[in-house]
Amino acid sequence: MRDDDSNWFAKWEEQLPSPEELMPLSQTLITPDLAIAFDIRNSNSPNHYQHHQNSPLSLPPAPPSQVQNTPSSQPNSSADFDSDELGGTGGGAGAASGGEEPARTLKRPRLVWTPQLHKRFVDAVGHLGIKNAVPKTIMQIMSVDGLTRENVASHLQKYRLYLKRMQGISNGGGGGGVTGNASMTAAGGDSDLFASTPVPAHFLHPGRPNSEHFLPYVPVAAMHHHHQMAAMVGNHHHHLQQQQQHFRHLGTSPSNGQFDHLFLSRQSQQQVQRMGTSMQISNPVMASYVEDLESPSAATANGTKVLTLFPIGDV
DNA sequence: ATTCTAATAT
DNA sequence: CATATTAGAA
Repeated sequence: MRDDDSNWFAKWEEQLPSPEELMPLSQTLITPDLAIAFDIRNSNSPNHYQHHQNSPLSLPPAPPSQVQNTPSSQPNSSADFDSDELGGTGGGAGAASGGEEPARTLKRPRLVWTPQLHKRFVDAVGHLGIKNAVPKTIMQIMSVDGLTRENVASHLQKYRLYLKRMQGISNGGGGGGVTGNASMTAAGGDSDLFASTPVPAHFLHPGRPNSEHFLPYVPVAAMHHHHQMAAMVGNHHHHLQQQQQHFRHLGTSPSNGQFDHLFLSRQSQQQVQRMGTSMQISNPVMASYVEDLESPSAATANGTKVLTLFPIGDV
């Protein structure tokens, strides 16, 4: 039924950038296609053929062939993760040895919204304005690899609820009777995630976008020449740091090995949207968010495969 | 077509 | 609980 997707699991390794290529956020906004076009890549994958399919998200540009495990690579540490494939439904069918033929019925691991990731989310929403903050746009602004519209949509929902709750309590307070004890629940017991995220004021009262000159999303295009960052983010402090996405999946291996797979954020395929007004794209808008990284606090759930995008850290 | 809200499932 | 998925409406 819905087994025609999510085969990205197949060959991550080919897409795995070496730690050396862990580029700062500055380059994070470069689409992989662009990067390749510019010849900037690591000598990791010998075969770097890539086709752009207009998949909504699927980063697995890997052909349904055999999975060619990256030979040496990973100069840092043995980043070889035990490819634990999800049996998925059915239960039968081994297909373990030989070629890692991930059943196409693989689902992507739960996305863990770390503060950093959430920060990006909030920033994106903040710059877009509540009105323009729709999943698709947010996703594009965030430019986080692996992020799907559903991911954002889901989180956005929760976030909106959070804002709503906050509004309810910060304003009327004891207004209605039905939602009486929302105060403590919302203000205090809130997840640390949202709690540590400064919620832009304009978020709470709709009807007025913060930035009147929001920048239309521009698919990073021809960027000859080097560093040219436009820091027009008028939000909060920014720290100089490297942004890396830590990829960790927990398996049934009791091993203490910290297999953090770093893969760089990749831009989703650029989708040229038809904007009503014919605007000339001139400058690539790049949000200069810089996040900090933190210690590996991997909340190891029991047997639950979790995909952690960013290391969590206090903001 | 995309998004929203809600309900539901994992 | 935190996300994912789905359904139905706008």
